[in-house]
Order: sequence, then C-alpha cells, then structure tokens
Amino acid sequence: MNKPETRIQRKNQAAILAAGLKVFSQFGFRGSTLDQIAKQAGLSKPNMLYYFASKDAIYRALLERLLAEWLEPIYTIDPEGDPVEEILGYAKRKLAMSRDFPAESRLFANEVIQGAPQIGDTLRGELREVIDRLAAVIEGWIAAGRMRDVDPYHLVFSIWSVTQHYADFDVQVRAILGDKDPFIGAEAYLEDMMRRLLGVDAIPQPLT
Amino acid sequence: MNKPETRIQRKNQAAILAAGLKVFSQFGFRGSTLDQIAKQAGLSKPNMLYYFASKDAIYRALLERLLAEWLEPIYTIDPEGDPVEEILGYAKRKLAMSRDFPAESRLFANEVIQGAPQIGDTLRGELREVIDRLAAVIEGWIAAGRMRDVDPYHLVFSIWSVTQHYADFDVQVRAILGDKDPFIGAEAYLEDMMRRLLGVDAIPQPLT
Amino acid sequence: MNKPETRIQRKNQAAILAAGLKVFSQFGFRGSTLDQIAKQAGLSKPNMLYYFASKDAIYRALLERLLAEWLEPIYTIDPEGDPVEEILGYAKRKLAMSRDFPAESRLFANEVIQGAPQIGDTLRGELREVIDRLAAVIEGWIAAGRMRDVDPYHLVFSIWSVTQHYADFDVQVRAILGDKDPFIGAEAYLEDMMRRLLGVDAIPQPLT
Amino acid sequence: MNKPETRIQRKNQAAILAAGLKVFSQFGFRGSTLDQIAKQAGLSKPNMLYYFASKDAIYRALLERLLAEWLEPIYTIDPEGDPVEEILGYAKRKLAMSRDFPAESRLFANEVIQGAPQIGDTLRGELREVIDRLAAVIEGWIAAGRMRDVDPYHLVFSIWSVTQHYADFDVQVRAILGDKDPFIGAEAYLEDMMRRLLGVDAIPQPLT
DNA sequence: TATGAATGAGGATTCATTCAT
DNA sequence: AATGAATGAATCCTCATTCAT
Repeated sequence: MNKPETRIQRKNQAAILAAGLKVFSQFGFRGSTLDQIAKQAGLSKPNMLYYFASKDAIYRALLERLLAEWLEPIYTIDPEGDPVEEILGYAKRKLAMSRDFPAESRLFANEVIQGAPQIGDTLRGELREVIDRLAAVIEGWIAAGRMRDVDPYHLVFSIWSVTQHYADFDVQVRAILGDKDPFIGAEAYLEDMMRRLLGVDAIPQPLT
Repeated sequence: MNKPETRIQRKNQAAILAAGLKVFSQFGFRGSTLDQIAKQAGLSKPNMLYYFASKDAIYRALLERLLAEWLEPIYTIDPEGDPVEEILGYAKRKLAMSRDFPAESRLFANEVIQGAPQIGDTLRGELREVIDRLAAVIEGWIAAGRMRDVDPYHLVFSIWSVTQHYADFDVQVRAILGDKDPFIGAEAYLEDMMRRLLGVDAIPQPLT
Repeated sequence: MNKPETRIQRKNQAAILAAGLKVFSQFGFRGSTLDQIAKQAGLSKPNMLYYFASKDAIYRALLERLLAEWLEPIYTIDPEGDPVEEILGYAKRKLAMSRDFPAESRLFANEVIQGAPQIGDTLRGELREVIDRLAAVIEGWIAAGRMRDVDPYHLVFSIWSVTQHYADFDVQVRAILGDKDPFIGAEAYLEDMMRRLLGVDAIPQPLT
Repeated sequence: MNKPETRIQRKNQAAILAAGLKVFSQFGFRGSTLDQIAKQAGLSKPNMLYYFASKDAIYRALLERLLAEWLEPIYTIDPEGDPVEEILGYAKRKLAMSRDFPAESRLFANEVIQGAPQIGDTLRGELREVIDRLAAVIEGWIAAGRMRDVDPYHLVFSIWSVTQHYADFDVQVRAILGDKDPFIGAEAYLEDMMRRLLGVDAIPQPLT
C-alpha cells in the first residue's frame, strides 16, 4: 500500500529529478555535487535528501525512468508493417528524442561510457531480450525478401549511434556546422541512408 | 627553449600519460583522482606532480596528443583516389582505432559530452577547418558524379558515430552481442552501408 | 500545577520512555537518534517531541525514574534484622534487577562511565547521603560484633559491581559461559561470597 | 616487509592513539568526534587521517592494543604457586590497572556495554579459551584441596567487576567517598574478601 | 494531538595541492 | 628526481529541532 503522494511531494521530486538530469547529464555522476542539484532544484540540501536518501538515489531514479523511455519507441515497430518504413520510423523517433531530450541522451551516454555501473544488469537483461526479439522480426523480414540482408544487431547499433550522436556530441556538431540546425540535415541524411541500406526496390536484381 | 629530455623523464611522462588515459577514460575527469593515476603510473603523487603541474595539466596533455591522433587518418584521404574507396578506407581506419584504442575514444567522448570545456576552441578552430576542407573534396567528387549526392558533414558525423560507438558504448554492445566479437560484424556492416550509401555503380541511372 | 494526564498522554509517554530506554541503553546518549527512538515508540518524531521537548529531556526523564528504582532496594534493609541476611538479601535483589532490568543497568552504566554529566549532582547529593546512612547502620552492626569488620563503602561497591556486571558486561559473560544461564551460578556464588565475607559464625575466634 | 616506521610516524601515531583513548573512553565511539581527537593530538584532521584511515581505524587500533594488555596479567598466574596468593596477586594487578589505566578500562567497558560490536569475536574466541584454561587450573587447585570450592568462572567475573568498578564508575565512587583515595581502601577490602573467600586455613574442617 | 516538510549546525571523509627534506 | 607529511576546501550525509498545518 503506497502512501498517496501529495502535491508538494510530487512537485519537489519532479524538481529534484529535473535538476539532477540537468546536472548529471552535464558533469557525470562524480562531477556533479548535491549543492549544484539542490540549487538548481530550488531546495536546501537536507530538504532534497528528505526526498531522495542520497546522491546515488537521485541518479538511480533518473536512470530507471530513462531506461523505460529509452526503450519505448522500439515497441512501436509493427512486424506487420513495411520493413523499411518501420525501421525508418524508429530511427526518426530516436532522432527526435535526441533533439527534444538531449540531456537524457547524455546521461545515458555518460553512464554507459563509464562501464554502466548502475544499469549494466538491465543492459544484459531486459535490453538484450528486447533487441533479440527485434532482431528476430528483422530476420523474418529479410527471409521474406522484404528488405535487404543486413545484420540486425549492427543495424540497431548504427541507428542508435547516428541519432544519439546529435545529442551526445552536440558541441562538436555545432562546432562544425556553425549556426545551421543540425537536425534538418540529419533527418534527410538519415532517411536517405536508411532507404539505400534497406530498400530492395532500387536494387538491380542479379540474374538467376 | 626546451630542456633536453632525459630518458627517465620521457619514461615517467609516458607512464603518467598512459595511466591518466586509463583512469580518465573510465571515470571522467572529475571522477578520477591523482591517487589512482599515480598508483597506476607507479609513481608517488608528488613525483607525478613534478612532471605535470596539476591534474588539469595531465588531462590537457592527453587531449592534445589525442586530437592530433584523432585527425590524422583524415589526411590519408586522397582527393585523386576513388571516392568510395577513400571514404570507406577512412571509415575502416576509424573503426580500427575504436578497436585498438578504445580508451582514447572514451576520453574524447567524455570530454565532448560534457561540453568540451578543454577542447571546445580546437573543435571550433582546427577541427572545423579540416572538416570543411574534407567537405569540399567530397562535394567535388559529387559534382563530378563519382559518388552519390550526400551531405558531406552528416556523412562524416555518421562515420564517426558508428565507428566510435563500438568503443564508447562497448559495454552495451557486448551486453547485446554476448561473446561474439563486435568488430568482425561491424566491419562487414560498415562496408555494406558505405557502399550502398555512396556507390553510384549499382544505381539504375534515371533517364535524362 | 500539572495538567491532568489523559490516558493517551500516559500511554505515549510510557512508550517513549520504553523506547528511549531500549535505544539509549544500547547506543549511549550520543549514539542514539530520535529517529530510532520514535520508530521504536511507534510515533512520529515531532509528535514525540510534543511529549518531551528534546532528546535531552527524554534521557533525563529516564535517568530520574531510574535513580529512584535504583536506590529503592536499599530502603528494604532492616537495621533490626540479621546483618548477613539483610545485606545478602540486598545483594540478591540487585542481582535480580540485573537479570530483569538489564537495560536500566546499562543506561546507568553508560551515564556514569561517561562522567555522569546528568546525574553527577544526584550522586554527590542524594546517593551519598543514602549510602552514608547505610554505612552507619553497617558500622553499628560491626561494632555490635554481629558481622565481620569490613569497610561498608567498599562492601557496597563490591555488591554493586558484582551484580551489575551480569547486566552491563552481559556479552562478555555469555561469551565465556556459552549457553549456561549466568544468573543461577551467579546467585550461588554471590551467596557463598557474602556469607564467607560477612559471617562471624564460622570464624575460629582468636584467643584474646 | 613492513616499511620501517620513522620517528615522526611513531610519534604521531602514538599521539593519535593517546588522544583517541582519552576521547573515546570518555564519550564512547559515537559520542567522540575526529575534531576532538585531532585537537587533543595536536594534529589537523586530515593529517590525522593520513595516519589512520578513519575514525573506526583509530578505535580498532586502540581496542586491539588494549585486548593484549588486558589479558596479559592472567599469564602471570603460576599453576605451581599457592592458589590464594596467585589469585590474589592477579586481582591486585587488575586493581592497579584500574588505578593506573582507567581510560583503558572505560574504553573497554563502553565497548562491551554496547554489545562489543568490534571485539565480540575476540571475546568468544581468544578470551574464552584463556579463561577456560584458567578455570581448569583453578579446578585442579580445588580438587587438590588447596583452596575453597568456588565456581572459577564467577570468581573471575567478580575479580573483574570489583576491580574495574573503581575505574569505570570512578565518578560514583568519588561522589560517595569524597576526598579519600579509593584505592587504598579498595586493596585492603579486596585482599580480605579474596582470602576469606578462597582460603582453606581458617575453615573449620567438617568431620568426615 | 499529530505529522509532513524544512533547515542549520555539524561530522566523517576525500582530494588536489603544497611543504620540507 | 623523489617522497613523507601536511592542509584547506570541498562534499556527502546526519540529526536535533522547528515550522506549518
């Protein structure tokens, strides 16, 4: 029986998580201080610790929430749909997430680059299962001749890396592109790349 | 006027940089301690600071060295060569670097994700120039009809992101692939992707 | 003018004191927290402080109550009774208190070992008076030849120390005795010791 | 191969242990602060932690040293000697320790009263073995008719409790005795008690 | 009476850096 | 070139107590 959360609780917890996201995603876990987060959240440090018992607890709560959001777009892939459109749609949604939630992406990147000390188990467990199932769907499509024969795992990696790059390496991207909006060109490029890579239509069929 | 470096100086500086690379790439700048690095380097802390004046100095020395190495494979691209082979060759060299020097890749990723406080200027300066020149070469190739028309900047981003992903997100990659060697599949996938994306050969030419 | 205590007041005060006794006796004053005590008492922390204004107040209330209980068995010593039986009876009641109220004993021990910051005055005041009176009684008995000539003050100390030892050093006693009940052997030993020490009967009277 | 301790190391470690003994014995573990100890030792807090990694480490070092000293007088009991003199000698040495090292006694008392979280294992191990061996010696003496038949374990407890009382409950003892030196009376009382309790000489032998 | 929320004052520990030799 | 010793400035966290309702 969970205690019903009061409005003030919800408000403060949300403020702390928002502040934690902002700070952790920029400085990493060790590089962030409770002072920074508390200030950002507009709370005193002890009051913040009244809601989350420790720095670690804030970080873990963020990662937990993030993991669910992170996997969610995968479930929208429809095995009955057109393979290229489904995969492309997924890639575009991931790109949109990089544009709209770059802090989340960087938080995740920070954690994984440092060896995923908190979410390693989830990666080896739930994530792997989800991706295995997705790979099976893709292999089915390939066997049915509905898309080109590519390795489904490396396909997923390439979608993740290309889309997340615009959030995680944002500074570098903008250093090179200057004032141009990266995401406009990115989406066009991504669509072209995916269609070329996956589409069977344009391929001159080898004679049999 | 540089003091002539003695053998012991060179040896200790190298040991410190190697240790710093290992530690910084795993824990980030703030998450790393001089104790860790000194231990790894086999030196006492004050002795280490005799060679590099501060934690910051070690970090900066690493990044400086890294940036040169990081850009180097770009210079091997030959404007006179075959576009697809040249770009593919570059991509493969980057992938090999992720395999052989993952710590360097993660060090760089950590720095850039956190906003590139140290190397932001270099990114906006030297890196941008180099990439602009490369883009000009690519645009020349495209204009000559020797490769497909893709945005050269996003092309570079995609090469970087896909190849570096295998170093930076190593834990996640291995969580999903299990015991399989990621790099074997990665190279085949990368080659297929690049050839499809860039190659003009197989493309049914539209009638003019 | 005391407010008339309601039933709920009495109940909560009793719960707080019981909880405080348990916690303070185990961890000492500084080692105990209001959180622990409140949890043990089944009250919220602020509600607990509604009944006792501070941590200190709980502790002092406990010590006050304890002191009265602690001295009480002394008053049962009957100057008209048989000296050995009276003193032995007192010793046995003290031993029974160690068995039945070990927490009280440890609370007292903690306080005194740490210099009796709270009850020092009572020790130098009321306690000293009570013991002085008891000593006078004993000296009367000795003068009357009804018991052996022992220093009444050190006699009292020895009774206190031997009996309280079974409560205060309980862990050590059980570490050495294993599963045997300490108090059975203790009572027999105590009786033997007291009778030998105090009894005039068995003593071969030196010729005068 | 232990690093040879320098003079300054030895000096500072000794100062820290002396300070820790003083502070811990008065306020208990939780009631003591590193600030107090550092000040008492004449060192800065971080410098103190350079020698002992934590508050806990200081405390454990003290207890370790104490345990050895604590058991030592037992080993001077000579199974070939006169039982009463041997036991009495042990008791007197313990009393002298209470007089000369009261802080050690209180440190030990604090630890045991709070459940011996640090030294529980030693109590159940080494201490028990030592006392078991002593008990066997005493039982041999009793069987040989060289001393009265008393329970050797409770005998030991009574020696410990009576002698340590003068250190642990020092405040109370002085509250009652005023300016008189407790130890003079204590030693006489102790000797009388032990001789009466253990001596066979004066005992009218029961007819057999 | 009762409690959720809030806080100031510690308190243990870490760590980059400096000092002395 | 090297190191043992020392420290000021954090930094995480605790806790008695107060506030608001």
